[in-house]
Amino acid sequence: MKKITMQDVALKAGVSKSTVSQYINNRFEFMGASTKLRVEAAIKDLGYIPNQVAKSLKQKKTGTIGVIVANILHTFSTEIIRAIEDECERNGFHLFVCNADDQPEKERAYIDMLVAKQVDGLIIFPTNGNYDYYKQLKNAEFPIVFVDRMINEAIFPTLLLDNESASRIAVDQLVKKGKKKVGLVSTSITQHVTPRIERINGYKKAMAEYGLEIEEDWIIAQDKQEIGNRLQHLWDSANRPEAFFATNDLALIELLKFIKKNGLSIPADIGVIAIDDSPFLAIATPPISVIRQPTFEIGQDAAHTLLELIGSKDFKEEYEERRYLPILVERESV
Amino acid sequence: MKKITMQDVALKAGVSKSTVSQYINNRFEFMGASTKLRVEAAIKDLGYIPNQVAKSLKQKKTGTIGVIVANILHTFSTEIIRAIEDECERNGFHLFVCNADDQPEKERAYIDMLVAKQVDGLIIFPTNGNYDYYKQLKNAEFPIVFVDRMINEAIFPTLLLDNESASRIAVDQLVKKGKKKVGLVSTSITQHVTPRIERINGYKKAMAEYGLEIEEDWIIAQDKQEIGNRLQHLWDSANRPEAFFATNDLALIELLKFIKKNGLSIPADIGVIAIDDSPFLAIATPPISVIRQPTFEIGQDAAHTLLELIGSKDFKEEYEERRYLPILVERESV
DNA sequence: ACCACTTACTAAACCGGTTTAGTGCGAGGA
DNA sequence: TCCTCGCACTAAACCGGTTTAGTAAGTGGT
Repeated sequence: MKKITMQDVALKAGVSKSTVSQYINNRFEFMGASTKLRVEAAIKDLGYIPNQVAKSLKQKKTGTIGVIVANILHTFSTEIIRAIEDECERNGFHLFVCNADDQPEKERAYIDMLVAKQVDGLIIFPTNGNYDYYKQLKNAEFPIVFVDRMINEAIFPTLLLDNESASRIAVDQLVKKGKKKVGLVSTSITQHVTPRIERINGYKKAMAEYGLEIEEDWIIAQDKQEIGNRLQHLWDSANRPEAFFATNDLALIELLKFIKKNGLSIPADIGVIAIDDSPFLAIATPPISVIRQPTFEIGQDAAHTLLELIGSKDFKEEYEERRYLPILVERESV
Repeated sequence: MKKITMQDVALKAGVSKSTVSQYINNRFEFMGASTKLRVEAAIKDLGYIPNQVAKSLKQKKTGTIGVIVANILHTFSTEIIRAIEDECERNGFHLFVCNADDQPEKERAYIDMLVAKQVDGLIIFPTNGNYDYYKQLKNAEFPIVFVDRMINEAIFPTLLLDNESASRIAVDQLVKKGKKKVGLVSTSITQHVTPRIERINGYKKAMAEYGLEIEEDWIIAQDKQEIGNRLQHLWDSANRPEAFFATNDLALIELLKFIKKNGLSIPADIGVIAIDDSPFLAIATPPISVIRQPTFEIGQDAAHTLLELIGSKDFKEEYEERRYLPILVERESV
């Protein structure tokens, strides 16, 4: 693996590497017509590909951004990533994608790694636990955009779902179909993850507005291994819900497993609605109603916002928190 | 965003940057105990993070590899990526993941980009159309591993499923349950993609061995938008299959949509078996039997093989083609 | 007192580009 | 004829690290 360098091209074309560099950067006004042709030929002959690492070092930019998702297992994450990728591609940027696996230490290690690799900016689904570190990056004027979750201060632009509206829509749907005893299934809230907290709050508010009782037992917010047991326990008790609102796709899968195991029929025995869609939900039996997040829009906006931040010189003290409206997809499960 | 450099640390600690460099690389034998402490303090005080780009330039290695998947929409692709990621993480490597979208030109552009970014090696799901370019990279001794698909010469290590065995298992299952009229649903084969071709051949061989007739009409290998129409057309004709073998997840989704639309019941009206699993298939109604690929193993081996290739100096003329055994997951759809 | 040897450290070249200041030359103007 | 200017091009510094060769000071042996 002996690599061709600009010097090799220069030698072959009989010019200096400065001229080759100008050629590579399409600044043809710095050379004569015949020189241009000779350089062109030399590059093609040698199969020269410029070394981006050298270029990045000198120019102090890599054309690369880092994305750290809290948990890659959510379809929400993968869809956002895809949208970010598209927007970056359009602007000649490339991506390092990292999965923090909901662990703040992992997140921190990835931030360090990405900063060391000189990414031009970061899109982070923040875990709760690196506030000081974010603050430090803020001071260094490092461009960052937060997605899906908020931290206590809006030190960077933050894009996320209007979670309370999503919950309201879910409760509306269920109530409209006569389900007054509504339970909720969520993954664990021990880490105070924004969307889960807000969705639970939204659910409580909506229930209260309908004058419906909220049984604390009906709110299951556990690690996914535990959800099945809790559901079973609740189901076996005297006071069961008639419907469940699953606040994300992982919670929904656990809910569906439980329903399958108990041979229940949707929506007759139990109504179901969830946040986050998947191609399989449309062809499930019955098709599951969901509340979609505008993932494409969020991802694209996140990338766009970050690229703007990278391009601008003035850093603000505070940034806006942008909320996105959820989209109801009515199918046959409520 | 004013970055701290090694020079800043050196100044603050009152040493030369050579010494700081030695410290960063844990070569403490090159400095006295007190110096070590001063450097340590300076690094912490300044929050210094070494610039990997500069390091990469000098050392001619980036600790980064590129992965180009043919089509990211297959769960197979995402699972392989996850396994590659794990193995790389364990070895301190990072990943650029690119989606060629089944287009050779896109693939080529990504290869160029990744080579320019000085990745240490590539894992490619090759599209058919860049043979000459692969050959060129081979001559330059650039480390590459192919996954999922073969090209006509084994110029790089190639890891893929034993596709004919997978088809045999599928036919076995269907026949065992009395389904003798077996159709096949695949995505398009106009690009001669290895797994699709081999799975169709395997299906034909297996059917022949059972002495079962193969109707060319029963083999649907089309772009996914077309699959539904073809299925409907076939179903409306006089001579329908009693079961379908879907050769990948995208084909399966189209098949299930068709089944849903026609209100057919699985397996009574129509038996179904597919290659590639997904969490939803286990909770589908009825649960769908599948043939899993050992994605974790393939991905891990691919990464391991590549890292070995990167570490070694001697390049072989030819490399082995490694085949992986498919795994049957019996559920209730046949 | 002198030499050899270790210890602790530094200077400077190097990686492969980019970029700025500058040079040699021929043409045009006074 | 001399001066100025623009054209075509180059030399060299620079980006931020790594690495090698080298040096100054101190130690121990004879």
